[in-house]
Amino acid sequence: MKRCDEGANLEIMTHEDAIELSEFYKMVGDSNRIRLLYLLIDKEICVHHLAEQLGMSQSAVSHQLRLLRQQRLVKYTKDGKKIYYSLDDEHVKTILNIGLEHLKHREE
Amino acid sequence: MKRCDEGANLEIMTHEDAIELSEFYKMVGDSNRIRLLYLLIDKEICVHHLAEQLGMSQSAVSHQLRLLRQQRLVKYTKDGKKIYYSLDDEHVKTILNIGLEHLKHREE
DNA sequence: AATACATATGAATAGTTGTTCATATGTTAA
DNA sequence: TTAACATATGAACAACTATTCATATGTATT
Repeated sequence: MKRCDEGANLEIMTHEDAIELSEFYKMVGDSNRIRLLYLLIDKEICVHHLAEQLGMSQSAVSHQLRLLRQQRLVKYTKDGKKIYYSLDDEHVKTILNIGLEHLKHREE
Repeated sequence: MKRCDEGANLEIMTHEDAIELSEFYKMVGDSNRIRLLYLLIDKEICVHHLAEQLGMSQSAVSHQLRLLRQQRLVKYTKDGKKIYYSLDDEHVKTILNIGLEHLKHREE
């Protein structure tokens, strides 16, 4: 493998892109959000039920959903009083699975 | 898609696994660590040079490397006074690329 | 219109994280 | 063995994050 210890600039991505990427990854950097996202794989679930399943308050779940919405990891559809959330991006599912693979690697 | 709003427990992963996974993902949830990891794709780089490239203090880089080591995202080899770091896991590379894909999705 | 239900949001707070500064450890060369 | 270089680490602090609590908004039912 190439070894570098001085000289030319190696950086291939802008600081701005790094910040944007990190904001996306932060979303899967919290265990409650991870559990929430796993619940949403192949299903849509309303807020109340998410809170119940996760053992979190309605308010806490709602705050987290706002973050996940902002980063476009989840989307929703309304149905009367209820709002059903689901994953917004296949990449999310892929990333969750790769994380599990990495855990296996760590256990070796 | 299946719609769920009450009843059976849907959870497929333990809380412990979620915490462990989130600790792994936290590592890519910081822009400086992301830039650092990108620098290490296909290269090994010593601490001093990493600090220089990232515009960070030696101490700050060293602290971050400790975290990345603990979570097994990077490994190192010593060579005299210098210590060369490199990625410890193909999954890390994959995850970084998927993140970029997701950014494209967001820009639509 | 009034009530109950479902979700969202702002403010406050406790806990976490990343950096700096000072210093320690380890290695090489003189 | 002293000096210079390379890296690591502990403590302190500022910035950020996740939750709670109180309340607001929106929808359906009576």
